[in-house]
Amino acid sequence: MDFLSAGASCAGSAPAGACAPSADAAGLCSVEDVLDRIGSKWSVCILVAAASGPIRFSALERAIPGISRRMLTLTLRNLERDGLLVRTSYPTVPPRVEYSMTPMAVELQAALLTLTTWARRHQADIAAARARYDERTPG
Amino acid sequence: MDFLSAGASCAGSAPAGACAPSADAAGLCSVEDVLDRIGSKWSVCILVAAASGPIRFSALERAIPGISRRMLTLTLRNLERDGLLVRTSYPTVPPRVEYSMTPMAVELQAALLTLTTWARRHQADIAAARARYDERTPG
DNA sequence: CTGTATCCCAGCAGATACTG
DNA sequence: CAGTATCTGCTGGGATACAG
Repeated sequence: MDFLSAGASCAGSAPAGACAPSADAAGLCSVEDVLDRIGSKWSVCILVAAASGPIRFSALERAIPGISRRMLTLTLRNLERDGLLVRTSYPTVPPRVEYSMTPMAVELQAALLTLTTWARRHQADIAAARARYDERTPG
Repeated sequence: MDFLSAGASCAGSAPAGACAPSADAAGLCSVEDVLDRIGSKWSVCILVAAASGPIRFSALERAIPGISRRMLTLTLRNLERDGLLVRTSYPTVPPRVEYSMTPMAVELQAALLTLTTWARRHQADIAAARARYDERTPG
């Protein structure tokens, strides 16, 4: 539990304890909150799609098959609210809106890369583990 | 949902690469699956609590304030199914069960460290961004 | 001590339709 | 093009009670 001990809170509102020695000042969002945001269903897809540079709403829609217009908008708003994306609208006609990553989001990409690497390296292991588990546990 | 379904992309039914502009043919959206797992509300807490060595059910319960017995069990089962935790039960009385991390999970800790480091470093920035956004957008 | 089983609800998320 | 609005179903997760 080394890496959460320096002021990260395990659960958002958890009192200080073995897992939540929160040194946060009041009002700061916890690491948990941040991870919740990152772990939401479409955030990573959007962040990845925006990695190469500013990207338009419709381009995002095309780049992320399966996402609904509603969820795209919602997730973009959240990302923007957290200061990870910047929304720039050009008052042309038809309207044109671009989303670009902030420096903070660029840093996040590096962090996500570590996870990606781990995930790809262990994809097979996890699949195998699941298969084994499911076979042992017919229920 | 299936971790290994070949060509699985962001939404699980999307063509490979559609969501992954970066240069990974395997589909970066395996990250989605990983984050879904580790991004679930309690997984990280449990992983962190188990980092120091084998830990008992009751110890986990105490270490993670706010977690319900139900969610602790459920999350442990998922982690075990994915091959991240190993469950060892000693047929003593009263019963004693220990959970320990697999090597794969140990590697994951390193990946999580990168993320949590980022999260901690930008906690204040994110909180500030949110405050700013909420002020600019009252309704 | 280590779980299961059940009920229940808030919020996420999909589908669809409408608008500046 | 880039969204909003609304309805609705689904599931994660809390509370509680029971069990091996």
